Amino acid sequence: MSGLSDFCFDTETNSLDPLNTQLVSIAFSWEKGSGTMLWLPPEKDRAIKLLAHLRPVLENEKIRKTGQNLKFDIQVLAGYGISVRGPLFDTMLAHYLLEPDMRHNMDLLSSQYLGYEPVHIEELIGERGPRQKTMREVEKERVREYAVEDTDVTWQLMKLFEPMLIKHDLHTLAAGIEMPLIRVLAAMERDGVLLDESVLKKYAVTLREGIIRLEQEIYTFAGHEFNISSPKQLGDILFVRLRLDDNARLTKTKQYRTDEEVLQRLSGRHPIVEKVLEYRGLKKLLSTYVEALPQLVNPVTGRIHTTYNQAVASTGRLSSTNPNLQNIPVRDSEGREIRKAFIPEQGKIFLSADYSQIELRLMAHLSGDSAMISDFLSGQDIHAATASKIFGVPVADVTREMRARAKTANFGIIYGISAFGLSERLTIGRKEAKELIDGYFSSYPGVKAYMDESIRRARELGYVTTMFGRRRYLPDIHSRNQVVRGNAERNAINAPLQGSAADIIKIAMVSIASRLEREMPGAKMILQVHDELIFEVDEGRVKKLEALVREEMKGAAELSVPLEVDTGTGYNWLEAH
DNA sequence: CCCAGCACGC
DNA sequence: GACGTACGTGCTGGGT
Repeated sequence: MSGLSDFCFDTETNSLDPLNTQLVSIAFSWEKGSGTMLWLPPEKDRAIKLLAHLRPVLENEKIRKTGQNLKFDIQVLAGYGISVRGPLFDTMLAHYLLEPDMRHNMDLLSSQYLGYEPVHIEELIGERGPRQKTMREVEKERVREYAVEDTDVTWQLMKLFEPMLIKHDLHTLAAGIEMPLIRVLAAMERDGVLLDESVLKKYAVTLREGIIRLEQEIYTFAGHEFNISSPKQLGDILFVRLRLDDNARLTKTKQYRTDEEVLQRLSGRHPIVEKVLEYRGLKKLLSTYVEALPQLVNPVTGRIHTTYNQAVASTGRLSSTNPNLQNIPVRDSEGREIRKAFIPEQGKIFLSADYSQIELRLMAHLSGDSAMISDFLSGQDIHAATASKIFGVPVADVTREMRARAKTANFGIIYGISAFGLSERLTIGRKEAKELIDGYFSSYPGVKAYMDESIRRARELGYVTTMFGRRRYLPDIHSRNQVVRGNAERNAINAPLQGSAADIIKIAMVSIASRLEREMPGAKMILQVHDELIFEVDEGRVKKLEALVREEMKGAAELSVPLEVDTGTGYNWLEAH
């Protein structure tokens, strides 16, 4: 393999959890139709010795590595002391850039692009369930056949996708952002974050007490016991037995709607409603976070290791699963308690850094609206500035209410809201909402023009793009169904904003990771929450880290408005945020 | 096992 | 008259 500049590899393992798995084999291909496999013994020390022969290749900075979902293979090899270096080409991510709304698993790509059906993993290890075997238990020659075929297919997909990326102007985004990010995410996932289980244990007791108390109160109001967590049963209690609203709205399955919005409106009519809202909140905290998080602590590392999915969100954002660390509560005080359980290890501290108003700043930049650009340049509170314009009063005279409405309008604009949507959100009349929107567009005429232009381009090209060329196809933009079309039009407005923000933070993550490696190897980037990054660092070095992070986040893109970054430090996630 | 309803984040 | 703000993940209930 010496002299190679480019090859494809794939690991076979005993488990899909890369942090706690055993390597069974590693296969290679660098020529269509052929490949080879190294079979590894179950004893880890022996496997490591064998793998050492491959180190000069796998760790070679000059040799590009191709694979399907390389983050997994990189993590597995990290567990065997191999640090995969050099450029990467991930066929899953390549296809994600080419067709963000489609699925990207290898079997599908193979049949779709190569017209070839590879051997299915179930043919080796059996169907999912208690009788499923591990790769280790499969005969070596059968594994070889399967593994080599996979690398061959992946190699061929790379040969196909790379020119396609170039043709669609996606190659810079791929080679400059998405591919380098793989290694960054692999390290973040492997590092994980420490959870103070005692915080959650104590909180669980409080929550359970509250839930039991509320259950009794609700049963008393209802006249009998029922399952409060069943929207069907709850709907019957509220709207049949208690008849709180004879014009209650129904879901598409003809059940009574009992979501928060409905309940809020009903809350003055009967004391049961408030109790149900409170019950729902506590139940959510208990089941989704307080009880679930401790079960996801890795017994070996003692930390929580989320998985970032780099190929699911059609706008270019990351998502997080097992657990989802991107939806940890922050808004109300009960929920915020959960954040206290995320802590740095002894002697370290968290640094949190988040982009301030990045999507609205991108709206200012992409639209070129001079009023919005000046509002950002002046450094004043953007929502107050918007309120001052749409309500025609000096900034000093903007009331809390006016600012709140302007803030809702600003968010609505990013999402392509309608007058109807805004009126619902602000609980004001349609006419008033329309006036508000008209006022908004006459204050920021460039924003209106930009929104129209985004829709026009989507119609003309069939897709919209971010600042860095990421595409989102919007075939529904031509639909005769106005609901479907309206959805596509909102996507035409939102996708370039949300997607450019995703591009920018990814650029920042790649550059921060590379600087940390050289300049502050002790500091770790551990979490990403769309516009926010969390770091764990020695207490004494947090100031230096803050400066580095600010510099790289602000410098990730050159906009016609400044990219502001807010930072905080603390001994748990709540304190740092 | 899958879908609906709901709720958490940005 | 109907229409209802983008992107996600996960839990529970309820039907199969």
